[in-house]
Amino acid sequence: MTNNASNEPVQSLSGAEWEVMKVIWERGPSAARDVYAALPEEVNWASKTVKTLLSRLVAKGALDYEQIGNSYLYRAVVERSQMTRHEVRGVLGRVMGAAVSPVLANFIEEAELSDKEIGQLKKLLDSKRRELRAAPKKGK
Amino acid sequence: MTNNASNEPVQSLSGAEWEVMKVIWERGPSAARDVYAALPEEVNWASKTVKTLLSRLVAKGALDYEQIGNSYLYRAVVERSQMTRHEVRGVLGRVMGAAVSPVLANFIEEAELSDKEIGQLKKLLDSKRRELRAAPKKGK
DNA sequence: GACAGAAGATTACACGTGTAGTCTAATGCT
DNA sequence: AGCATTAGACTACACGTGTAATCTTCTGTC
Repeated sequence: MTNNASNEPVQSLSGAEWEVMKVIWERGPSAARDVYAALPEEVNWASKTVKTLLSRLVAKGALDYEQIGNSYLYRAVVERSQMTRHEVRGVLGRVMGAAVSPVLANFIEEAELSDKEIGQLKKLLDSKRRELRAAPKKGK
Repeated sequence: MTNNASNEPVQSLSGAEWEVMKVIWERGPSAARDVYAALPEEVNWASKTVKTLLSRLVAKGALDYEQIGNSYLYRAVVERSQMTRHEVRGVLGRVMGAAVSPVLANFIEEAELSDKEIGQLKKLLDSKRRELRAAPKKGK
């Protein structure tokens, strides 16, 4: 049987919660001990800390679990892309008021992009531009 | 005389603090009452709340002030671009582990960009690409 | 000169978060 | 059978943050 304390969809993840979620998104459904083991070494938490985070994530509705033997198998309820998007919206919301593109520029500068990724992003920008042309709103 | 509680440079701003900083970045040095008045209407804080935030920002080293008559003129110590960059690094740090470019893609999708901005960003990507060619690290 | 009002300083208080420790029940090993 | 281990539940506790209210001092007004 599956379980999920609140059925509200998750709104946002804290930094530590992100670490845990990343493990589960990458490994798929995992037991607490495995999450603990799979965390990057820089993250140097006690296993209890991981348990706490897992519980909080269940409470938030970001994870649910299934009892397997004497332990839980935690599974992501929310998608990574969804949360990433939320995170992005968060920064845009905070920082915005000024133009958005300086922020994007910052992002691009910070990022370590491969040639291929650069190509993809350029394509994305082009499609944005096509959208614009199709439904122009305020051409500057 | 100028004043700034800690001389450590600021590390990060909370959401509410961002609101206040944006006002000061946009208006230039301002008194508390003017910050209060200049906040967007959606931000519906008591003036006391604004004072609290101003004090916290001074304590953080994001603002300093000069006494003018019976009140303070608050002035930004940190630059907006600096803080934006920090914010960007924050998201990248949290979200990363997976590739960076999906995050960027998210950003681009969320953003409302003008034709001109799109052009600038494409140029930025191109210059990124040139950097790559000049000092290749791991061409995929 | 007395009092209202404004400035900043200090205090408040609940909630999220980082970071565990303790309590209790089940399980496995010897 | 008994004890060490392990799992999850519950508790803890300090710090940042959102969101003010109260206290103290100064100043302008009648």
